[in-house]
Amino acid sequence: MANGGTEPALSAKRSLRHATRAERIAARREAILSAALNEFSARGFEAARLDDVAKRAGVVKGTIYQHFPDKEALFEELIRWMFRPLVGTLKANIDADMPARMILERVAELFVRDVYHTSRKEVMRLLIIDGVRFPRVADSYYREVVVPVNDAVRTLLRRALDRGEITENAMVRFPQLLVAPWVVAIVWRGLFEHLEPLDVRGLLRAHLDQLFGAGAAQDGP
Amino acid sequence: MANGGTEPALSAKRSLRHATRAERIAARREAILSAALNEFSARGFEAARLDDVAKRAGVVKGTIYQHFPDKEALFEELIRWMFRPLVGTLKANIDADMPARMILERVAELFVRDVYHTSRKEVMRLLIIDGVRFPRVADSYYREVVVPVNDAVRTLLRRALDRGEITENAMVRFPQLLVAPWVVAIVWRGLFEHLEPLDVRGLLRAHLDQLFGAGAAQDGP
Amino acid sequence: MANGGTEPALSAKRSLRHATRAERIAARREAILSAALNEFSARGFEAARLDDVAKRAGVVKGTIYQHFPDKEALFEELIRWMFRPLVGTLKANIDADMPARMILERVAELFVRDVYHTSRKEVMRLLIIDGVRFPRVADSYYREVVVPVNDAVRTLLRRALDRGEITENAMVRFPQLLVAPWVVAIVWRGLFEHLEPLDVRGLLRAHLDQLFGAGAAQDGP
Amino acid sequence: MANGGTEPALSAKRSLRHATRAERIAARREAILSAALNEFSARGFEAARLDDVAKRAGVVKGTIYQHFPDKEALFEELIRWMFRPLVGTLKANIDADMPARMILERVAELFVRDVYHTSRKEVMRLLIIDGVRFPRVADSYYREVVVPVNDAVRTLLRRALDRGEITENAMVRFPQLLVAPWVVAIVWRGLFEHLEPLDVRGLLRAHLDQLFGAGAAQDGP
DNA sequence: GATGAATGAGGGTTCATTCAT
DNA sequence: TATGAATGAACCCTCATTCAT
Repeated sequence: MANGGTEPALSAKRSLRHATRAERIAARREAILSAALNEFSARGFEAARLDDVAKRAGVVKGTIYQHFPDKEALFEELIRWMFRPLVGTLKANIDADMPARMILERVAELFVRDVYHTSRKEVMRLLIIDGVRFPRVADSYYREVVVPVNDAVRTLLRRALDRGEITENAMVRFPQLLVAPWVVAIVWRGLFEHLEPLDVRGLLRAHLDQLFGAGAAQDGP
Repeated sequence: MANGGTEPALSAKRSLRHATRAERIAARREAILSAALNEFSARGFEAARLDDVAKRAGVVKGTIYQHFPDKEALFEELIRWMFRPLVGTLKANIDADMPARMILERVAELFVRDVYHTSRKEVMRLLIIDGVRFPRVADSYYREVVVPVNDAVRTLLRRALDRGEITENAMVRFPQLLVAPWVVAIVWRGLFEHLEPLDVRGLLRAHLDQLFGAGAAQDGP
Repeated sequence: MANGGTEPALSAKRSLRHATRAERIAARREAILSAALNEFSARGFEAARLDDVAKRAGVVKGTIYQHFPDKEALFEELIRWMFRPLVGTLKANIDADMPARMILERVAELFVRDVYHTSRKEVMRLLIIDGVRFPRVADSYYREVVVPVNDAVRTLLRRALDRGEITENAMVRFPQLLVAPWVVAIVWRGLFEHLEPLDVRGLLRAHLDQLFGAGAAQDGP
Repeated sequence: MANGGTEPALSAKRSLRHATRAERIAARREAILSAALNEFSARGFEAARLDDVAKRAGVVKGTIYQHFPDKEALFEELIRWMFRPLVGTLKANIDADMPARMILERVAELFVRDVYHTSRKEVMRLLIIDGVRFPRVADSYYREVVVPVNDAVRTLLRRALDRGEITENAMVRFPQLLVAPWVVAIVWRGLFEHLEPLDVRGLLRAHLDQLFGAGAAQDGP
């Protein structure tokens, strides 16, 4: 799991010598996605310039159009490329046969390590705002990330309810309550981190304490 | 409280006949802010065109620059203009001498009615993303909204803790946990409402149930 | 002669207390001209903003239009206001009954003191370029300054020729040759002074040496 | 020498058919410079509109920015493009082993033909005024034109002094005196030509007569 | 006469997209 | 497939001028 979902770009860069033509093309495609990640993160979708994306990817602006039909499609593909590898890992964790709190602690740690401390958090922020203007992006994210995650969360909590590990069914009806602190953490970081840093792990643990009581946490970092 | 902080623009538009010069100027300023609210909400800060703002406000583009030095300053003032009137009402509610749950239910209702069901939710979304690029905006929002609200929340929950109304101090340490469902609701609405509508009141009530247990809610709608 | 043609603005500013209405209006008019002098000099006619002129004059933009029909007319009047007082002094010097070289040395000194070391040199530069686009300005300068000066110069040199003080009639045919070093000095100062300072008095004296030979100058500084 | 430094634009426009890609790009660059020459000359740097430059060059406004980073850089390059080819010819003439008067007559003719009767005179006028606001332009002109010319003039006149061809060293100390009539001619043409035409060749010859006496000129046109 | 808010016509510059090489 | 010059549609902002107070 350690490298489960980090930086797709990394694998694309190794050993361009001895690469087949197809591999070189794929590598270039990933270089563009990786550059887009950085530029979109730094400036937002509208303000990001394809010229800068190209420069960072080591290609020329026209080349981007060999791989993606337009700027919006590049954005869509970026979202998919960033989050698809993560969903599997997430589901695997949630479906594990362990006490709910332990699972949720692992999931929290997964979020911290593979989203909050990577550039994925930037992409989430991009999605939050620019998704409004690009329904296709939001739709694909909904299908590929939100629905699977929410379903898994519901299943998990229903089981926990049956087992008596929790007594409230709030989160079964509103799985969004589980990810709410994640969203807040990302938003806070973007806006107020320089004014008042936020202890994300503390925040997530406090949240679990609300759910399960402050009883001893299992599975320390 | 009902109309405590809604739509500053509305009052400004009535009866421009018989208005003094100063009143007409102020009205025009508010018309611009109101138009900016709509355009920025619909397209985001970057993509919004001042030409459209002007057209919607019934003035000419140059007039905007009589009232605001540039586009960014207009954005800043928009945030302030939208949220300043709300903070007082919010604090008054939180400081009331009532059981914590009742207070939080009232506050939730305030959010639903005066933010979620008004264009303020759009401004919050604007802040979330574009605030990153305009630290002054984020800073002023932090000082004028975040800090007062978080302080009030802390006081409230500490009192609730003392009185034995709750047993967890999670939210004292992380007042962000109270507003987390608000943020999620706003984000969800922007992205996924058309795919899966969200019952915001239900969400907030479920959240309170998590905190206090599902015991009878006081102060129904 | 010392104060013969300096800064028309100065006299306008004294004693606004006890001034009649007409005097106050005239003073304001001169304040605007003086401000225009500064702004036009610093930025050129096109780039100078009437808002800045107004600010510097201590009035509001609209007020300028009470005194001058438009920007171009302000420019025209500025030229006249700056140079008219100088022409009389200049002619008086040239017409004096003295040896030509002595007269020309006095005239050179007049140029250095009342043009080159005052803001008039800026106005001359303005005239040189922007005059091209505003023929009315050039025309009035031609009539009021160029023709009288050239006529006086011709008379002077014809007399000097008759008296045997000089042997060449070049300057009688081309009085422009007398002012050529003046023009060069002004241009040089605008462009290259910071790279290579120019000794203007030396330049003018060397020029006279060419005309009369290096024989002892009369009329030291 | 006849065509030594005239109109760089002319050669660039011939035969765009059968041109290599690089040649076409260079031709377009020159077309833009040539158009800028015309527009800047006609209206001045500030007032000239890049839209008109583009139209005249037969390109679209954006294309200008492919070749020059901004309007000012276009101006700078224009100056260099116009005068660089001339300096070599000028120095070659001055350094020739001939009597000083003959050399200066040839140089005068060079000025008349390749500056005064070409659009270079317009560029000189542009430099005179707008150079003040763009020191980089003035600086590069100083290095590339003024210094070489002044140095050559000094050398020439020192030699003439040694040979007894002249007796005054005024111009050795102030080489600006040689070009003073040039500057005056250009300024006069811009402002007063329509009121009183100026015989430039006569002016320059009269100037040489002042220096050498009216003795027979050598090397008529 | 003085004010200053309002006007409105561009101006320079940017940038996603196209296309000939 | 990659290139990068060319395109052209906007966009933000400026500023001379007007006019109601």
